Amino acid sequence: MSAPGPDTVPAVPSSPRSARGEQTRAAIVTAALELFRERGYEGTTMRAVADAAGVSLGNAYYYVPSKEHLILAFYDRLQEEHAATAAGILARETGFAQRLAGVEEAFVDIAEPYHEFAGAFFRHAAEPTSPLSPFSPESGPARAASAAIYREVVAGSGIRAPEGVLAVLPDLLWLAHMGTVLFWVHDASPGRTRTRTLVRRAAPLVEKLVRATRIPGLRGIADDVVGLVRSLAPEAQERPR
Amino acid sequence: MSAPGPDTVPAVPSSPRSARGEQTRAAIVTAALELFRERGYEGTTMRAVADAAGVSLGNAYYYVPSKEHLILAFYDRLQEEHAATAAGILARETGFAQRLAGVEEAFVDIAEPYHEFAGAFFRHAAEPTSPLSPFSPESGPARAASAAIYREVVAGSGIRAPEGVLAVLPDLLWLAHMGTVLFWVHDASPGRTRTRTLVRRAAPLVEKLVRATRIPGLRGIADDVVGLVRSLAPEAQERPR
DNA sequence: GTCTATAGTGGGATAGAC
DNA sequence: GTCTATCCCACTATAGAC
Repeated sequence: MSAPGPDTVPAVPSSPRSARGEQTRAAIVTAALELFRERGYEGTTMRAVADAAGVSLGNAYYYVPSKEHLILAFYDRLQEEHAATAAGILARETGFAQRLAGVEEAFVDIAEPYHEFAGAFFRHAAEPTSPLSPFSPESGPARAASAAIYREVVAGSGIRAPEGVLAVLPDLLWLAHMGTVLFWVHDASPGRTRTRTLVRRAAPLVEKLVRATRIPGLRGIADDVVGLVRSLAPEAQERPR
Repeated sequence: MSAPGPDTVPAVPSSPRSARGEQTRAAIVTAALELFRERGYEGTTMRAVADAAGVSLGNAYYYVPSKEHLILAFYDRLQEEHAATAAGILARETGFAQRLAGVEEAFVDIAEPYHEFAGAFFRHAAEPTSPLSPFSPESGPARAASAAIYREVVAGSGIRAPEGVLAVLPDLLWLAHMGTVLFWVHDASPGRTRTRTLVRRAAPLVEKLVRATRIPGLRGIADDVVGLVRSLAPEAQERPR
């Protein structure tokens, strides 16, 4: 059914204008993720993606600005799934350490099928100018959704600490999550057991450390850390480049 | 991505056999670094590198396995310069915080001319399978040299803390340095003032925190952290002690 | 072992016709 | 929106000069 009506004319692609366009775009992204899993990122050509999606190469590029942007699509889907699973865990668990460890383990579970491919993903994410950087504007929505998980980890645990610490903690946990992901990417152990060890053992440590910020001798250091974090994130996300 | 054929050893290594070869290789690397600084990584073609070095394209590939490997050369040179500058600082300063801040600021100074290009550098370094990853075998020498700096930061400061903490601290500082580099890469502030703020303010905090590991209430947490770090670094370091 | 010249392949990205 | 044709460049291959 071709409907050549006088529709809106797209001047800028990548956000589909019509239902049909949305369908084509979805086909491309789905085909890409499947091929990535099968043959890796570098081993997947845009020609193969286009073929698998049943469109021409040029048409694929009408919907996807670059091969890299397909990684962003992967990131979005992963993030969605993580948020959904985390919600279930956070509804069950009440202890801070259990909530944190649960959320991190959920990530390891979800991401496992993509572990091999994720190396390439990370490679592109690390470049500051790339839209795939977790700090880029394009990643804004995914980043916000991810940060929300850690805000909820803190809020629902009822953990007690100085106000400033509690205010900054979610962002620090999100950062730590980025560190976990980095560790995970480099983790070649079967079943990612090393990463699992890390998150299971680190979570209680984090809880202890957070609680310890109420000790007078440590309170001062904690306040300094809070001050430093705040001075460095004055709205850090607005980086023009 | 390497050729899929039989793993015939290429009769042509990237380590030159003669003084003349070494000279040619140096010319290629130098030309590449200059072009990277001028036009960025993506904007520099291998043809341009070969031209600027006064060799043929084929000859450039005789000495450099891939364009990516030129980044490794950059990393090596940066590392060398950092070690040299750090040595001067460590000969002067005695306080832990001063030594740490000095070494990190030296890095910011040295790396500044390459800041723009360093984004691309980092992009390749982040991939675990890449020889450019700071955790790869190929990066071994540079990594060891870098870690040695932080061992000296600790050793020369005479800072006191539980034995286990002192044993693990250099590696943690090296890791923190990686974090600093990541922050620096993303730092778009003029003169990298934000990174400078970070290292200047974080160094005294680290010192305080290390000293605090002697407080009974914190000692237990510190020991747990040390145990965790050790359990996660099984073989990774072949450092004799 | 070092280097040139040249010709080719594959794949990311684009132009412009329809 | 979709196509075909084409460009560009990393990289390879080869044959031979010094």
